[in-house]
Amino acid sequence: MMPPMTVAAISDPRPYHHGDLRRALVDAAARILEREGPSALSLRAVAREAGVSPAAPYHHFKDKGELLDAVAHVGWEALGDAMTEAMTKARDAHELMTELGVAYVCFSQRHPALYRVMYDCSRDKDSLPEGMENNDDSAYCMVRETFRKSAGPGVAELDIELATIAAWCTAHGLAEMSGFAQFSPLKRELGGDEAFLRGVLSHLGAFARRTPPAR
Amino acid sequence: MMPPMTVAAISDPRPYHHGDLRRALVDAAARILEREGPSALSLRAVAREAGVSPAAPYHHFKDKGELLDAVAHVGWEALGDAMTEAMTKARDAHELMTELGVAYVCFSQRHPALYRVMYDCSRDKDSLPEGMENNDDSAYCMVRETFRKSAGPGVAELDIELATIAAWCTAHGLAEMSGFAQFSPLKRELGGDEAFLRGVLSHLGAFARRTPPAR
DNA sequence: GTCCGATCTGGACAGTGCTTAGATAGCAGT
DNA sequence: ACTGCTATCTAAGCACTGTCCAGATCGGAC
Repeated sequence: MMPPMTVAAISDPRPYHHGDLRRALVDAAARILEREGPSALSLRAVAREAGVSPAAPYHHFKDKGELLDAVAHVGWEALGDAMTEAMTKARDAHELMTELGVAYVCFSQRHPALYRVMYDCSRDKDSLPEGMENNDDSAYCMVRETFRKSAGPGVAELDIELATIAAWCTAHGLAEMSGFAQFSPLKRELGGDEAFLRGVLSHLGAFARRTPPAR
Repeated sequence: MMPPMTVAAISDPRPYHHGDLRRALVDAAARILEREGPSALSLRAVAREAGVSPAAPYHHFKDKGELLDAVAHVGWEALGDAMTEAMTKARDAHELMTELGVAYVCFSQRHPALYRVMYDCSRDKDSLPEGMENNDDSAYCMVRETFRKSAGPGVAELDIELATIAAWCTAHGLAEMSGFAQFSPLKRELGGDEAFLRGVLSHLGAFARRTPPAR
């Protein structure tokens, strides 16, 4: 027989039972974020955007924070993809390091509101965001292995870990500050936004930077 | 009749006209921040804490954001003081660089809620916070001059500027992330919180780091 | 001594996160 | 095919927020 859900979903513009409201809410939130920024992202606005009552989200998320977590989750996944893609186009360790940083910061510039939500979520939990955790093939490990390669055998494991953290702090800091108005003249002088990013990120870490940054 | 102001001010615990409500509001906000964190910092709570009606602050601040700006202002002043003091206890450029970074991040750890407000204020304006502007004897210039000294004559002016920005990004990133739970084992291994900070900050910039970090 | 303007209050409005009680409908068991 | 059961959704309401307004109050200039 026919799948009844699909028929209802097509014929009725707003059936009593939505079908996949959870995903619809996350999508709606992302849409609002892109369109009106983080300050407009209220639970009620998301419900409105999804065409549903203000209390409906509470059947899929414990509270507003959990909805934002879900939004952040898709964000970190997209960022991870961008970084793994950046891995493919780099030869030596130093190039790779910069490429990873550029991918990180560029993402935050393309989706500033989303990145804000992503980071605020982990900050509220005092916990590293997903993809930065010490799992295998996490983004964190990408960076650390890059450091390890460029460091050579003489460097202590601890120093590699610390350098990785420092690099991530720099990338996050730049992600938040690169839009500041005072940097505009410097950007102009360097010939564009990305050149500015590369310039700052070339100072990322010591191991991957044996030679002075070439520009 | 008796002298109205003084008597009223002493006998009445809450005279109709406060006297210096502006400062009282900023103080109240700082108190709430320290006691209950940033999420509890509502305009009404501040008014309550100052013992005044919810509309009273609007005679001294255009809106909530302007009150937060005032709170942030005293915060940046305090941070600037901490950094100038850190300048005194360092010999070479590398030590100084680390000392400045430690002062920055330690401040943010002692007053996490305040630092959050401080930074959010400038982020909302897409503009560098006070003390990081390119004025004479600003904190930004402290860092840049330290870089210039350790860089020597061969390094381009642009690179010094970029290294300064990178250093600040690292410090800010660490200020926001140093409290993350995942770093606890690393901190234990290094023997405490400040050792962790020094470890990360020793990777601050390339110029001030000719030799590997001594630990 | 009177009035003006700065300061403060009480009350109101729209919007927020969240809860509760009740309506609706898909699904399993008989 | 009928009957529940349960997940899902709505409507109404609570306490709170930022902000505005009319009016009360008072310090200081004239």
